[in-house]
Amino acid sequence: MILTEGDSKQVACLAQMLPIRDALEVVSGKWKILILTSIMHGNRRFKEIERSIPSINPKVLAKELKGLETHQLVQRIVHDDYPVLIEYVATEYSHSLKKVMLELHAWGVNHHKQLFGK
Amino acid sequence: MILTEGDSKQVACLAQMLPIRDALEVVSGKWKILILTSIMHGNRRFKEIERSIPSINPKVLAKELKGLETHQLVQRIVHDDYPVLIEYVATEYSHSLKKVMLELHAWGVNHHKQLFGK
DNA sequence: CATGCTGCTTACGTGTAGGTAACTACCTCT
DNA sequence: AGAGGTAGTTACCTACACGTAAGCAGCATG
Repeated sequence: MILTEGDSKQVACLAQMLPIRDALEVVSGKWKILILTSIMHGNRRFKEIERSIPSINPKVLAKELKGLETHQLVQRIVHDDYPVLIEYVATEYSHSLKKVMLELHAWGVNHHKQLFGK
Repeated sequence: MILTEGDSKQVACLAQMLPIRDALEVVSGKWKILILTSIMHGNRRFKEIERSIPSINPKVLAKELKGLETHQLVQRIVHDDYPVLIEYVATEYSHSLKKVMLELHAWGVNHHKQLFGK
């Protein structure tokens, strides 16, 4: 079987799309990246993170933190001293997302200018 | 009024988050970037785009295309010859998203390796 | 004149993301 | 003992993203 020009175009296109879809699954949604940003800025405790992100609520935060944990992007550390202290830290692996976050940030700034004039 | 150290941390953190939130609003969701990728790969017609993206359906595609149009990322061009031909093209502005898409792609590839070993 | 392609739209349904409010269990401070 | 902080959980609700199936108008082809 021989690929037509159209087919090879679609193959390249798919090769581009599938990894993007994978990435979006992890990154997409209203909160995940914001939470990660907050943690990377040094907010480690639940309430700290909650306060740092305007209008997030504890239920959503708890759920998203679990998600980030299963994606190996944050680690939940329980210090069993009393009082119990719980910390969330960004994993080594999560730093691989920094470039993505940087580009999103840059584009967001640019988009704002595009909308409201520079 | 004087900023405490904690405050200035939060200010920097917010400054990072708000543009990211803006960007996510445009980029987030299952389909937008995939559709844009398809169009940038040279798929111009509705059915062409539909076929290029596995398991998308025409309702979603139509809606997302409208969204991308209002965000000025694609342009809908009607050729009034007979038979009527409709083309979707990526705008100049949409190319500003290429870096974001590239990073998402790169990270997606990397993440796949992370999950299934290289 | 039937079949099939294009570019959609419509009706209908489900699932999940996200929001609100209240509550708990534990600890501390006064 | 009461007020207040931490780290969530629970029940309930809503809205929208997304999916399925079908249909339609216009054109072309055998």
